[in-house]
Amino acid sequence: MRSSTQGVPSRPDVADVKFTRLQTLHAELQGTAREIGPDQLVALEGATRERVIGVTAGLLRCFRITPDGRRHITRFVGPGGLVGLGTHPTYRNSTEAVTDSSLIVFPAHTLDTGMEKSSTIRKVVLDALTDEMSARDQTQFRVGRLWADERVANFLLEVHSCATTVKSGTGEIRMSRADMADHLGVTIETVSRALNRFQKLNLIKFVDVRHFVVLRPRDLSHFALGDCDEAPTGQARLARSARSETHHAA
Amino acid sequence: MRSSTQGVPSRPDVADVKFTRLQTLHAELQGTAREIGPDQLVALEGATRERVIGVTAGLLRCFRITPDGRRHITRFVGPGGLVGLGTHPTYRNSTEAVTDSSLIVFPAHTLDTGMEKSSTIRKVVLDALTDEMSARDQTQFRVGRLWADERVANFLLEVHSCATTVKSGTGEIRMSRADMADHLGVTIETVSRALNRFQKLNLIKFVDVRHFVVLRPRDLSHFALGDCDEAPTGQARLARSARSETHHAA
DNA sequence: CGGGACGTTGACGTTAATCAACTACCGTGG
DNA sequence: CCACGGTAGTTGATTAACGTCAACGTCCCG
Repeated sequence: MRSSTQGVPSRPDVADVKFTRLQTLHAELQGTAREIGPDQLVALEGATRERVIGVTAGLLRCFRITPDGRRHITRFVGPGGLVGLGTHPTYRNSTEAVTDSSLIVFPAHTLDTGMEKSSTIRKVVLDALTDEMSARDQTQFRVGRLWADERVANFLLEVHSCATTVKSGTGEIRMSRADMADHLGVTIETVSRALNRFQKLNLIKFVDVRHFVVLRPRDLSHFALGDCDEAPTGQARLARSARSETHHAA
Repeated sequence: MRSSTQGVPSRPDVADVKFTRLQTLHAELQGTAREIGPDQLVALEGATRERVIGVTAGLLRCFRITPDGRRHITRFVGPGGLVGLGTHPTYRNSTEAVTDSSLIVFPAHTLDTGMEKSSTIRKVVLDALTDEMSARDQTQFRVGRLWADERVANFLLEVHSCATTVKSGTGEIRMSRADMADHLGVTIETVSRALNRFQKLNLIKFVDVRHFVVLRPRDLSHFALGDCDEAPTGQARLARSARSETHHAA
C-alpha cells in the first residue's frame, strides 16, 4: 500500500515517516483494523476517549459545530495520522470519514500502558503529538493572518505536497468545497472563486474538479506566505501591527 | 506566590493545576530561574530547540512574522505554561515577553532523559502537551469560524476565566490592543470598536484601559459561542455549510 | 428524463480593513 | 511648571474583501 512495506523506503517523505510510525504502533499494540465509509462517525466531541484511531488509508475530518450550526474543521487526518492522542478524558473534536477509509483502532488504555513500558511507543506518540502541533501552527496561522485567496493557495500547496500522485504531479483534493471552506474559515463561493482565479492566472490547471496541476509553483507560493520557498514579490501588503525591532536574546 | 505551595490547594482551578505541574518539573529537574523584561526574546523561530521554558510569573507571546511583516500571535503563555515541548528539533514560533516575567529554564535534553526515567515527568509533559492542544482547538476555532466581535468576546471570556483578580472580579488584559489584534486576526481598530461596543451594550465595564468587569456574563457569552454556558439567543446567523445529519457511530 | 448533490458565477449587501485625524497618557527636558 | 515627542488607544469616513442571495450548470444515480 505504501513504499515502505518492509525494506528501505526509497525516499522517506513525510507521509512515509508518519506511516512507519503507525506500523510500529500496530506491531507493538496489536490494534484492530476497521473499514468505514464516507461521513461515518469515528469519534464524538465530548464523549469518553476510549479509543485512539490510526488512519492507514482514506481521509478523516475533525470538527466542531456551534450551537447555531456553523462547522469548523480543525484538521484533516490522512494515512499515518492519529486521532485521540493525549491525556484528555474526552474527545475534543468530532471525527468522521471524508472518504472510504481504513483505520486501526487501539483502546486508549493500551496506549497509556504502552507508553509506560515501551520507549518505542513513547517516541512514536511524542513524535505524533509534535507533528500534530506543528500542523496546528500552520493551520492557525493560515486562518489567523491570511486573506481568503492566500488561505486557499496555502492549503492547495499543503494538499499538493502531501497528496501528489507520483506519476503525474497531479494534486488531489480529497474533500468537497464545503469541507475546504469550513476548514479555511471562508464560504464555498469564496473557495470556488479563489480556485478559478488561480486557474485564470495560469497558476494551476484543473484536470477535473478534484484534480489539479500546479503550473507556476513559485507564483502560487507567493500567495501562500508561510509555506514559501521564496520571498514574496510585491503584491502583498504591509501590516501595521508588526513590530519592527526585536530585542535582546535570552 | 500561588495558593498551592505545599498543602492542599483550596480550590484547584486550571491555573493551579498547571502551576503545580511546573513545580513538579522544577523539583525533578532543577531548572534555572530567570527574569526578563517586556519584549525580550526567549526563543527564536527556526533556532535549535535547546531549552524548554516554564513561566512562573508574567506573560509570554509565541508568534510568527510573515515576509511582508504581518505578525500572528499563536498563543499567550502565562504562569504554569511551557514553551518548547515536543520532539521537533527547532522552535516553531518565536517567543518573547509581554510583561516582566519569571521563567524556569530546562535544557531540552534533561526533559528527554527525564521522560525516559520518570513516569512523573512523562505525565507532566503529556498533560502539558494535551492542554496546549486543547487550547489550540479553542483558538483555531475562534479565529476560524467567528466574526470579529465574537472573537473579541470569546477571548475576553478566556482572559476573564484565567486572570480574574480574586477580590474584585475584575479581568486584567495583560497585553496591548495590538497583541490582541494579532492574536485574533483582526486590526487594532476592530478590537477597540468591539470592546467599546460591548461597553455601550452594558456587557462589560472598563475600569481603565486594561481592566474590565463583566456585567452580563451570559449575554457576553452569547457573542462568544464555543465558550458558551448557554445556547445563543437569536442574533447569531445560520451557516449553510454545516451538515444537518450525522451518520452511524463507529 | 427527473431529482439531488455539488460546484460555479453574478449581483448585491455587510463586515471589517484602511486611511486619517484626534485624544489620553506617559516620561523627558527646558 | 508646561511644552514636547512618542506610544497606545479611540473614533470617523471611505473602500476593499468577502459573505449572502440567487440563478444556473454539471454530474451522477435512479
